[in-house]
Amino acid sequence: AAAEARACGPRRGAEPGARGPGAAARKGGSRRNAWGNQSYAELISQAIESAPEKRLTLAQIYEWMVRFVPYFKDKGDSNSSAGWKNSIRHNLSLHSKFIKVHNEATGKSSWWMLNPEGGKSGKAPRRRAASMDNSSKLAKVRGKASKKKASLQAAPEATADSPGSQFPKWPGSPLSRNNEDSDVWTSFRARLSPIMPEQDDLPDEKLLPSLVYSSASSNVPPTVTEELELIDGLNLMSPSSSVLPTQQSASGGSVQRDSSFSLRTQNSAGQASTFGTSLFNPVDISLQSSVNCFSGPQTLEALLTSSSPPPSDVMMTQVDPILPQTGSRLNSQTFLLLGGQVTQNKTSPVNPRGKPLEQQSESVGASALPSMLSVVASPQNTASMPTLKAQVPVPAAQAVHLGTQPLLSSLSSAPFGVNQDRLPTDLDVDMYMENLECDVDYIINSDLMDGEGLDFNFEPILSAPSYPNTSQASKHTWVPS
DNA sequence: GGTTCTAAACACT
DNA sequence: AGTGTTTAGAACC
Repeated sequence: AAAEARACGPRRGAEPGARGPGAAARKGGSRRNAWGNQSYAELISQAIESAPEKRLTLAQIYEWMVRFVPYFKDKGDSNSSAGWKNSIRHNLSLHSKFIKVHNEATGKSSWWMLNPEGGKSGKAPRRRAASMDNSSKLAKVRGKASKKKASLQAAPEATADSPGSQFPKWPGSPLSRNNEDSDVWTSFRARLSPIMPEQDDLPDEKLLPSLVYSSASSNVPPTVTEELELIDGLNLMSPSSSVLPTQQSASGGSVQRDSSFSLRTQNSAGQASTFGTSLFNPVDISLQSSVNCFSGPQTLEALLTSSSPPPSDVMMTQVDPILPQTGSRLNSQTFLLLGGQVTQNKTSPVNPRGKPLEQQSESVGASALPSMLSVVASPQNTASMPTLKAQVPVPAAQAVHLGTQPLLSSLSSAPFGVNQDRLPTDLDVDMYMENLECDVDYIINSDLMDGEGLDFNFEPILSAPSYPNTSQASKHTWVPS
């Protein structure tokens, strides 16, 4: 019924450049769509990846399209009913590769992120929610389903629940797992997300096509206090606050946390990149920090750009057991210890000359995390090293030195990040160990046991920065005016 | 047949 | 009004 009502317009009739008869051979130069060969899903992915925090709201995605895709340049003013916007929304909902994260911040729309799980190459078997029975374990599907229910029932938990209750619940891998997990993950991320450096600090021009949303679009969530509460127990703030006076003064009390939660690294080009913690949070943080501490900018770049694309799958599997452990508490410590390091990097803020980074931005910005993980999990290291730390491509000397206690090394190394020459000999290892064990037990007992695992499977979203206009776009910082 | 785009109906905020 | 979700038709490969 009503089928006819649809009056489905002629497929690409409206769009000349679309898949017209003559637009077939994409290879040669013709384009699949009016804007090129990329699908909406791909464009959206790029938009999200280009964002420092790897997440965008619908409106921001629209904006990105308008700004970076010539075809949409003149279509920005069209209202939401515009066909292309409809398509964007449609794609976001349709593809499991996109996940929606509640944005508590303002009454704003949700954040859209890339599903770390990859969401496969695209489609989500989501259709037919009725037949949920199937094995479609797509977090998204589930998340949505459960979300809906939740919303129907009342979702006071999202805001009311104490961080503590969810925190431990932190599913190492957002992707996998059951519905509950996905929800938890979502809410968890939502809680932390605001922490991410949205705009407060200097517009990072390094990530070129990256979007640096100014306060206008990115908001410092009111949940800051919540975050702080959450963080509070972890003492995350202290280090950063003491170390980042500038930051604080500039951004005010609510912003500083950004620094504490974001690690900026610089590549050889002197470009800094900010890594969000919202997605890979605890784990990646520690990993990043480790890398940071151990290797200077150049090294980092080398790591990122270098070698072998690692069997992330395998690696992740190995890492698995550890990740969860490093989460929560441990992580907090890591953060704490990292204070100095972070600050250090911070001091040399953004790429001063605002030089175009092009490729770099891509390697560092767009796929930094995945890369990092990959690096860390490089096969060679994994073989013998049971723990992450050890796997961290650290300068051999230190690595060897700390090798035995991966976690420890991670922790210990952090504080010494500033003075890399210093050896953690004076560090009270036992103390840390105790803490770790304690946390691990707690975590395992209370939360991790129920998940089937911690199968991390961060499929490197290294979408080749093949964005058509990359070079062009990369020329200027994307700062919504 | 699967993918992708387009259109539109709905629901929710 | 904007955002999200679904359903459906059609073009392509």
